[in-house]
Amino acid sequence: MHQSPPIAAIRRIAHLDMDAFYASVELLRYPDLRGLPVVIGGSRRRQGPGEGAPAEHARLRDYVGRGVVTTATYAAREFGVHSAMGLMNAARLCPQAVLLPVDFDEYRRYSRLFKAVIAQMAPLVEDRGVDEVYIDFGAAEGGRALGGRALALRIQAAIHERTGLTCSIGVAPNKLLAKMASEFHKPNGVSIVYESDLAEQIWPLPCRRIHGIGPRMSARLEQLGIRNIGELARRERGWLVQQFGRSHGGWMYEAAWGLDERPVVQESEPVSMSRETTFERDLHAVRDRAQLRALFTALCEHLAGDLQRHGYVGKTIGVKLRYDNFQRATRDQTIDGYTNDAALIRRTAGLCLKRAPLERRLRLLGVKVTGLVRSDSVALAAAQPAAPAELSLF
DNA sequence: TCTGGGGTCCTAGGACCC
DNA sequence: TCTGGGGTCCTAGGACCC
Repeated sequence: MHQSPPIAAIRRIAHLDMDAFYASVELLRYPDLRGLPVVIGGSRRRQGPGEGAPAEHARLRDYVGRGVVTTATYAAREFGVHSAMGLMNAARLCPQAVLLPVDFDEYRRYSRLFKAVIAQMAPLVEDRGVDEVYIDFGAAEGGRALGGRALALRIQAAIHERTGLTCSIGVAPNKLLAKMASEFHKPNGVSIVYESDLAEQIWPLPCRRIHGIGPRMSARLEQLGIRNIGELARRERGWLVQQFGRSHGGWMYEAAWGLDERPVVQESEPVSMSRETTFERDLHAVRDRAQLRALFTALCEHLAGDLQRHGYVGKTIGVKLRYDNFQRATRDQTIDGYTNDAALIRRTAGLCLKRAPLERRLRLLGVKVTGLVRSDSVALAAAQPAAPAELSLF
């Protein structure tokens, strides 16, 4: 006979996702743009009428550069514009769209604002970046009423009142389902999902909708004749493990059956910090040596500043290269002890760079520090004498 | 003039130690 | 001389996410 778990053991977890967050924040600033196609994106270079004329918004058609779409308003999305699309491509689909530069400080300000509203209404909230959170509704007052709908509506209203922004919320027995549910009625929607909704609401969805299945894996699944989550659920666990490995295959099977035990965690420590930059034009290690050196040093200094500001030190220093053909390479090296010192990072990253192929031209260079711990918890790496100039390639 | 920047987690081989 | 485990750290790469 089927045994239901006690009510208190059934979790109710919400996933809250701000609607077109960056674009919506910009619309608060420029209400005249409401309803128009607006694209927020990389502000590398611009030319044309927008330049030097702050009264007039820049148009997407005038953009020249390597930036991508960070967010687009729903009006722009109707033209096929979406996040991560190159701006030059987006301009072909919707040349008349207004193009606004990214203003992270402002988005972070609104991020703190809406999260503070949630914190007043629920004790356990997990940060998932600037525009998303998980909320343990089981631990919140009134979080189980109407399966979570009551609290979700109150949170939506409170956020809108305090910020003027809308969000979408999914409430489900776990994070995996809550994340999928928050997309069901976007924008400004609330979706309630129970375990018993699995076959009807989850199984018809494409596998890609599972958080963690991206373009590569969904293509492989399709090759295997698996087009939606229901078809995935019908496969044997052992067969999936055979195809995708013990960890991935097992996880995919669980996900297809709507199973996910991950808790909502309030705090988590960072693992790595990095800085990277894509050049306006591809650079060659020899012919553009001076320019590369300067950029490289600046990256290391910024990264050291980030570490110091946040109070972390790390022990593995690495570089990342992207070549003109878009292939990439990484090299890293672990030092004795921990550091957040710009010169030591620069020197170690220089040694990493020397081990990487440098025949092709580069379009991106990045520096990264991993193995982070709080700087007040360890002794720093011993200061070392500067390497002779010829030791470092750049 | 396709394709940003900042992250997480996993895999897999080799070194090295017990 | 040959034949083993297991565990951990290091390095390189890849998939995925916001």
